[in-house]
Amino acid sequence: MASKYDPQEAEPKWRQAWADAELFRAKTPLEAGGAPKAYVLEMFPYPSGRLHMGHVRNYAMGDVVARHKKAKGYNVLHPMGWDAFGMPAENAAMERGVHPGEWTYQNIAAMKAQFEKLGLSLDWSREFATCDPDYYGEQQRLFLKFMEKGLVYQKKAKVNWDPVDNTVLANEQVVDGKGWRSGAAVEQRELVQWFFRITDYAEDLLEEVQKLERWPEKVRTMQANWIGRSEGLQMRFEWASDEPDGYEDGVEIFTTRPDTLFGASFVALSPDHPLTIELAEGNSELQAFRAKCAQIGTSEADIEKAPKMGFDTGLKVQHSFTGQTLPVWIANFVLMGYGTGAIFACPAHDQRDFDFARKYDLPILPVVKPSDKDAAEGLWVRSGLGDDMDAAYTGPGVIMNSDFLDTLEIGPAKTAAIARIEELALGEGTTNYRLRDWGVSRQRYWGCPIPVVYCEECGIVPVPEADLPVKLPDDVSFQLPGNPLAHHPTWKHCTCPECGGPATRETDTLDTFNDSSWYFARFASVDDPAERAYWLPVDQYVGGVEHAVLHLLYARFFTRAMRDVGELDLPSGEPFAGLFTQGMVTHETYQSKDGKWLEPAAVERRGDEVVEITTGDPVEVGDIVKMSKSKKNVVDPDEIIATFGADTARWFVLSDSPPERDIEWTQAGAEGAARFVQRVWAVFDELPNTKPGAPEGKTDLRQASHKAVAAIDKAIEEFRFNAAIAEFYTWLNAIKKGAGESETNRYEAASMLARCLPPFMPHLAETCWARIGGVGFVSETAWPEIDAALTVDDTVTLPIQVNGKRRAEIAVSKTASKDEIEQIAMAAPDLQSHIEGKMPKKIIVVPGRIVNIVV
RNA sequence: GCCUCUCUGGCGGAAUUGGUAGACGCGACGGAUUCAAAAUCCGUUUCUGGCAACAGAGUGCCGGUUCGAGUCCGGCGAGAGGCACCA
Repeated sequence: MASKYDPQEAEPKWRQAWADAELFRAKTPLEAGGAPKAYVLEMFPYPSGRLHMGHVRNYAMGDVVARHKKAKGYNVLHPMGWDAFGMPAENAAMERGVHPGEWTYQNIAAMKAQFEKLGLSLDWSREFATCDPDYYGEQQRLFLKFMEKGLVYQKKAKVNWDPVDNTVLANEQVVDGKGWRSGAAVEQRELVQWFFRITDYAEDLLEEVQKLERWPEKVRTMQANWIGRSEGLQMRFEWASDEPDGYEDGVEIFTTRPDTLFGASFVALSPDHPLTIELAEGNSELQAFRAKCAQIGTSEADIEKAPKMGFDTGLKVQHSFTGQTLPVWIANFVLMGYGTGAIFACPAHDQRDFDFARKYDLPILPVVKPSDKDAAEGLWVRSGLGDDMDAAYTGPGVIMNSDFLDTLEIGPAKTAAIARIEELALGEGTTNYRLRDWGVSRQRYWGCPIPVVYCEECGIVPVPEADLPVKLPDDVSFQLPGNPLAHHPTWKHCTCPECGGPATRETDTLDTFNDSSWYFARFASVDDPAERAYWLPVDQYVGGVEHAVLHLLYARFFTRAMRDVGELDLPSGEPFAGLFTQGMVTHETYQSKDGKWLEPAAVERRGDEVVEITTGDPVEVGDIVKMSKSKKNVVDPDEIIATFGADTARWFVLSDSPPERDIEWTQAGAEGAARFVQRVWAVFDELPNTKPGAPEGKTDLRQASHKAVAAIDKAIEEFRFNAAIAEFYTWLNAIKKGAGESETNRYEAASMLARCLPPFMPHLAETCWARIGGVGFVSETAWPEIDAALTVDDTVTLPIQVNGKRRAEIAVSKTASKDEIEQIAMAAPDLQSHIEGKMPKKIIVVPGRIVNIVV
């Protein structure tokens, strides 16, 4: 009777042994000799205190890559740390009176203990938390470097205010008009804030993201859309009426449709345009209008439904080409933050302008005529005057009613219009970006203090490097609303580093996305630039797609900024050469009759029904969605590990679904994975504990093994872990089938299997390796060599099609010529009834693939 | 509205240069073992017809290219994600 493999006994033992041997410590370049480096990184976790299945999947994937690279001879860096600043710690402080630091470090300890149970090949020697003063002190130094270089500035700006977290949010952190963390409707407030000039890098960030071939197309597109480059014309309209003070030259507008200039019927300013503000002084009607716009603007979610609103200033400008006068309106749909905050409107070819023109009875002048084909398809109903139009026409066509632009297609017309405006010295072709500067000030305690002081004499003064880090005070109160740093009785008072007079500290802290924007460089080395240059960029980064435009954009900016202030030797500026975004772990949801969510552990399947265990009441099975506390559809990794072992948990989250897609956690699936563990062990359990001799022959088992190793290798390289796992199953089935083969061949198969398993089930792999007398740890044993000759078959089975339908099969030698194959095929007995003596018109022979007979 | 992606058995999914559709796993069914059950092992499992050999249909829908299409092209539909008054 075969013995049973006990993960609970084996797993802790191996983890201790790996730790004692410092198996996963990254080597220095010198120690590594000529070995190539591989920096494998998963997005570091926020220390919430509990590991969830999503973490398990994320880190299991990274570990596959790290362990595989190690087996392939790379010098691997696979570190781990903690993204430790953030609101939850402050919330805990408010709710339970525990200090955020204490709460955070306790969570880190608890989570680390859970992490260690997974058997990941992590180099813990490089561990840090972003709330370590060491770390954020260095971040403050970088901030000051950026400031020196002019990459940081302060301005009063309308910002997104989260009324629940009581802090400002960056544009990237506002999702559907709501705070990304709190879910509260975001308001607009005017505040003085620190900004990073991420827009300085807009062009480079856009251009380079397209070149990141080992990034998912989806993420590249999302970043490109976010940066939002658009080419157009910036020009000014000169006054046809009195010139307002400071605007003697006219009104600057931006447009991407200079081809429709002849269709202009008015110019519109943003309610927040400086000219609007100037005009509003002493104009109560306009003040009321601005207030009304601002009201709607308070909730971004409302903007979508907001009606078009306008205010006629009474001012007139002159059309640059026709000399006509156009009225200047203030329109609520014009945004101050994009372009110049002013537009010219062509209602016939822009829906917003169209809606506005209809509401305020402004002219609609069509200037783009669709081709006959487009017109026939109803894209354009009537030509002539726009009064007949039901909507703006934004499709392709030919310019009309436009003097020198007539008959040109839209593209050439744009070029011609820009050229003419440039000749007239009224403007020039420009490029605009949707991306805006990154507002980094947060009115929170648990973050990196911004290292500047305000002096009445000297103004804004950077904290000298010698005085860094500017540490957070420990004695803070969370009883008052708002920023605890601002409430602190003494902390903010200091002396000015320049004049020695009284000064106050900046009480805002940095957006926590700063912390995660360079942590990978810190992992590479605490302070040695050469070591950082050696490891960076990260070769394989793994994390959730939710960071597609947040973290992943900020980090790309940070590495560029660090490079440009001489802090990082990374010519490309790209921190992550390869990126993989993994799917979520989902689970069925359960609701009792009274609508309460039930935990998976509280229900069980009885026949076709799902019932509550305690009461036996039927339970409604709901959607399969991401595991979340609110729906209680969570499975605790600790419990799974206690039941099945870490290997089973890792195996299951990698099996079945492709890594980029969501995977549904099911009890049955986990049991299947656990079954596999025992079946693998059974193979090893009956083998000798020393190598019985050299394997021999080109047998089915040997072929299966050598093919499997090649297939698993390829699948891992291609990030198709589910396919790799399927190969393991197929291989194991072949091993069972090959039970009658010689012991030497069976030993070879098992030995190869043990060496392929560590990326997926490292503990089982070690146990199996030890069982058959393997030398050292299999975790640092090379990936098995394969004999290429064993991966090709001598004979192949070819399907034979008649008119594309499969009718027969023949076995032919691998080396058979086309003619030989054709002869054998034509003689196949199963085939005759389908040919019925007809002469084939054509016979297609693809050696090694297929034969198709056309009759 | 714009952009991107997805659509294959009861389920997750294979088939990655156009070449045997359904690998592998889950579930289900049948059998062995057992006093019985669990566990384990062995088999069957795309659908329709047929005792069977076999035949027909089949990768969201319609059409095209090709000796041959899940794969390529055109159109349509459904779902997911991202962006969204960005001129």
